[in-house]
Amino acid sequence: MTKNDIADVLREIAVLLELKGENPFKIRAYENGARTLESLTDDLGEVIASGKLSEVKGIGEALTQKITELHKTGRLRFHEELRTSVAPGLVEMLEIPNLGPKKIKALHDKLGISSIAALAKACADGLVAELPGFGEKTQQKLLEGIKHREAYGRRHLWWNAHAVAGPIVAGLRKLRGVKHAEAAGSLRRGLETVGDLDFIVAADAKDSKAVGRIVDWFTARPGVFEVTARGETKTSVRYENGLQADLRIVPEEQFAFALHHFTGSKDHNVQMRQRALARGLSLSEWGLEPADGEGTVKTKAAAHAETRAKITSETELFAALGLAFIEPELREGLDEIEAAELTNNRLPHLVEHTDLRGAFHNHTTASDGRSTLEEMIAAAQTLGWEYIGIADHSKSSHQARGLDERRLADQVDCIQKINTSGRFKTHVFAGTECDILTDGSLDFDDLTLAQLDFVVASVHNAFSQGEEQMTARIIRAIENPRVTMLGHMTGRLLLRREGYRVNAAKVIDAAIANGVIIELNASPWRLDMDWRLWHGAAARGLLCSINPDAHETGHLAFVRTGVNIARKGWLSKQNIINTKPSPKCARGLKPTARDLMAQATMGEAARRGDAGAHRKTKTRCSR
DNA sequence: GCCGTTTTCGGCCCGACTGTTTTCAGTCG
Repeated sequence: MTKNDIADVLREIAVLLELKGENPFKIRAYENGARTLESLTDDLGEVIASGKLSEVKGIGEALTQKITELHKTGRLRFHEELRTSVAPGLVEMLEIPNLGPKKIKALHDKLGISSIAALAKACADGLVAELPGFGEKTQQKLLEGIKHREAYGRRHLWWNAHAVAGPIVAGLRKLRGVKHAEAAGSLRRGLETVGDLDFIVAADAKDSKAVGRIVDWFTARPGVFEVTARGETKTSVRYENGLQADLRIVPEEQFAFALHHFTGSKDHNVQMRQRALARGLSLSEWGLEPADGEGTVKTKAAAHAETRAKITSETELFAALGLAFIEPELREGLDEIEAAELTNNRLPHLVEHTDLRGAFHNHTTASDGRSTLEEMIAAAQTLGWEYIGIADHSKSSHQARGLDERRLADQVDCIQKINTSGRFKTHVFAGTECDILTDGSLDFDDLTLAQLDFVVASVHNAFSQGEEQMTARIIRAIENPRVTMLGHMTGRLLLRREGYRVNAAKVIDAAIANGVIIELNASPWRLDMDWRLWHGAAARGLLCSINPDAHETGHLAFVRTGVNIARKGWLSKQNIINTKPSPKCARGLKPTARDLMAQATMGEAARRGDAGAHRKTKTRCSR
């Protein structure tokens, strides 16, 4: 077992102990142990072998014994016994907002509730409100939480759906008889959440053997829980994680139409069909053919065959309707069809994953990350990034072990040494994810922030402030000249928690007026600021930073979802700060992130022809 | 369960908020 696997087990023990009502400090000891393990820079096997594990601060005799057992055998008796002593439904109940271990324990002890279903019934029967410490409002909130959870349960994060779909598409393409295979639907459109998966395969429909082989392969994939339909052209399965998937096998000449149709969105398809009708054509998943009553010269069948023969790709399908190719991410029925008009093509050249040269806002084990500073830099280097920005939490985020001034200064010092050592090709920008306090002031003073290359300002508490207060709070932070960018604008967690109430339009206005960047937090759970806002905001000069908010090396890959969302927001690489090269300042001075910001901001302003629009100029070259 | 120039027991991180209370417990980040 690796140190991070062992840390996971220690954390699970902490959760189980909480549900049992154990001593909170004992619980924290397990959490600390997990953290300590993750920050360990030496090889765990060697530390154990040398007998020095118990000398590590935060790991005493008991944890040494447990970690050793896990490392050697991959199992821990104490953990397994603990697991069987707690009903699994209790752990699941922790996912309901406003329900923590203490209340779950009370519900279990007093009403014998050990599942979400049982809790829903008890709430509906009014039993929960009668318990001491609970009341009508709590009961109502719990019911709503359960209802939300059920509604959310029908959708899945893009990231998770993509992980399931990727190998299936790759596998389908390798099968004999398959000419093309693609995932369609909201997955292909890069939507933040996905309802179900759609796979479109082109194959010879008359070759029933080949079709049977494809269907057999699809239904026999590991993780398939049940086959819900198996017909001539459509097969449906459900995976163990609840995700549904449809496989459609179509003749090759129909592939482009089926792919377009099942990619959607519904609104986009409606508009496309209207456009076709205006041209005397009828568009469907089967093809593009003369609309009824319009096929006067040729017979309908002949015209049909002729049109189909001409169209073998989506590009040709769009062209047949006088449109440029519309990237799937843009097909939301907003303005994309008007913009794609071939005679006046206004479609943007969308940013691509390969345009990124680095990313800001990443955590390390100094706060709540699981990879050390060196591990994060090495991972960025492996990705070929020119630079990586480190932004650990600030001191008010106690729960995330936020850095105080002294620890931040130590980290900056460490980053400077790494940069000058030449150990890594990737340059490291020193930053912070600085808490925006309840009144809009920042968690660090100006002097502390001045030593940094960049500052991400984020809200991490008092989520329930009213819209007016929250908006004023965030704008006050944006107006602080030390702030480079605003972190996760609404704090939402997709499928789990609504964001805090904030007037996005006012925040965007303030960011533009102050030359502050807004983050596109690329964590698959956040994708915040929402893609629906980017198009308009960027057109008015707002600069975006695609930030992975990585808490371990593997999370750097989250920029992939960030790019999806940026594309859905019509963004080109010019709109995104981390597509810019690491700046080499004149006179050989050390590059800083602020120069990058200044360059890009000025570039954006120049492009729009109003260079004076940004009242803040950030031209500092070095500290 | 861990720690220690207050060292083998007693303390361990905290502020805001909500709903339940009538001074506080639980949840969240």
